[in-house]
Amino acid sequence: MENAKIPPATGRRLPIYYRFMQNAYESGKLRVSSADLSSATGIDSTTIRRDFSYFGALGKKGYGYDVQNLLLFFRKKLDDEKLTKVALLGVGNLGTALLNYNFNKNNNTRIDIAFDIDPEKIGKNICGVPIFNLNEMEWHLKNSGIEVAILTVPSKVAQEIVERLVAVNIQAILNFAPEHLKVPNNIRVHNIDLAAELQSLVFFMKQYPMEND
Amino acid sequence: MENAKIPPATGRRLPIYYRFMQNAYESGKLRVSSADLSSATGIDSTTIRRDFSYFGALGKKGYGYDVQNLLLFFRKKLDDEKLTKVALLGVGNLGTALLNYNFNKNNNTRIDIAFDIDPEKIGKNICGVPIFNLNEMEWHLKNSGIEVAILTVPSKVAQEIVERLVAVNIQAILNFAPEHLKVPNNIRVHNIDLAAELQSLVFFMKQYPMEND
DNA sequence: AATTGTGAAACACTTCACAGCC
DNA sequence: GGCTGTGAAGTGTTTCACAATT
Repeated sequence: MENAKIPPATGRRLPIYYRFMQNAYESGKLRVSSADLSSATGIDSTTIRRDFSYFGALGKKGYGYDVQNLLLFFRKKLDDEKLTKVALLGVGNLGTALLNYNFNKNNNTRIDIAFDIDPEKIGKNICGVPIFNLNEMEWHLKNSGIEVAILTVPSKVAQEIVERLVAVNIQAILNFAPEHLKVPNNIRVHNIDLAAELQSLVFFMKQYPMEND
Repeated sequence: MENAKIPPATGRRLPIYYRFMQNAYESGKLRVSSADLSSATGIDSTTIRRDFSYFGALGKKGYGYDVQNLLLFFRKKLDDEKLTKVALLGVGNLGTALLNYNFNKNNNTRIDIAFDIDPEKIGKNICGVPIFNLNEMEWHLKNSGIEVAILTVPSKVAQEIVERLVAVNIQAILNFAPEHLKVPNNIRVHNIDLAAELQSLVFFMKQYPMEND
């Protein structure tokens, strides 16, 4: 396949394209142009066509893209035909919100199991996701088919838990702890640093002194 | 000042440097090198020195950087001496988590007020942050000194609320709705798309077929 | 001896401009 | 005529390599 080498910047945009195609399909659209996609997503239309071109010729010149074809194409690329099982580590504020949050809505990803050390939480469940003792994590994850973990534990324990995750064959980690994780380079990590996002937003806001009023 | 033009990539890293300096200061370190910073953050040491150089010469050759100086420098740059007041729109799962979440810990940013349309929530407060009726948003935000908003409302209403935020002079928006916001270009928007992050993580994981095992 | 700060090179990503096809 | 797909140019970011400084 021409799956060869998708640039990271392109890979990060695929879910946005996919979501757009889902909406277009549900609202009965049959075709879309890169210009349509551009105005809905804010991504430049040339960038969109370039992104698509890494996968081969998906459109028709003078016509645009067939909604159903493209939807199915992205569904396949994003592996959204089969369920991806996820474990969540750390049922604090953020962890609880993510358990409630419906990742399922746009994608075939499900948090199947959660872990914490708080005896108040162990044994309970949130939105049907059972919470187990973090100390017994290995026992549950070994041979569970779970390859993806969401890390919402305090910074101090993040690295230690990551090492345990790697030992039970977790392949990808969505990390919310504001801490650089050291992992073998076959393990994929995406970091979401909420405090840093807010802080840099404020920084950039001050950089361009207000032009209105 | 030599504040001239900080590249976006550099600006996004400043909170990470700042957090490192806070930790270094608290643990009594007097000096750090770009190599120390690099191993703690995962950012290449040349990149760190290049980033710092946009602000002038902050270090001493053969020595490194003075922890206290650098800490104070970043505190000033990130405007962390004065409190930045924030409004939160949409007290659902994620909004609630962010109200509980302690942004204060690393930075001088505080969610002061929240809005929702659910009568169950209006009038209550979460962690001391009062929740008001979203319909009365303008009344509360006008002349409140609040310039930053966190948007955790459903996608369908995001654009409509953004227009109302712009009308009451909000300058920066941290957007969690998976929706492209159209704003005047003096308004700064940072998007955090949780479902897209998880989905692209899974995509990249599948790209590099597992090398271990 | 250690470590910064920075020209220059390399790399990554976006945008322009337009040929080609429907 | 409308729209894709892509070479080539432009822009932004990282990394190399090393002179300068303490």
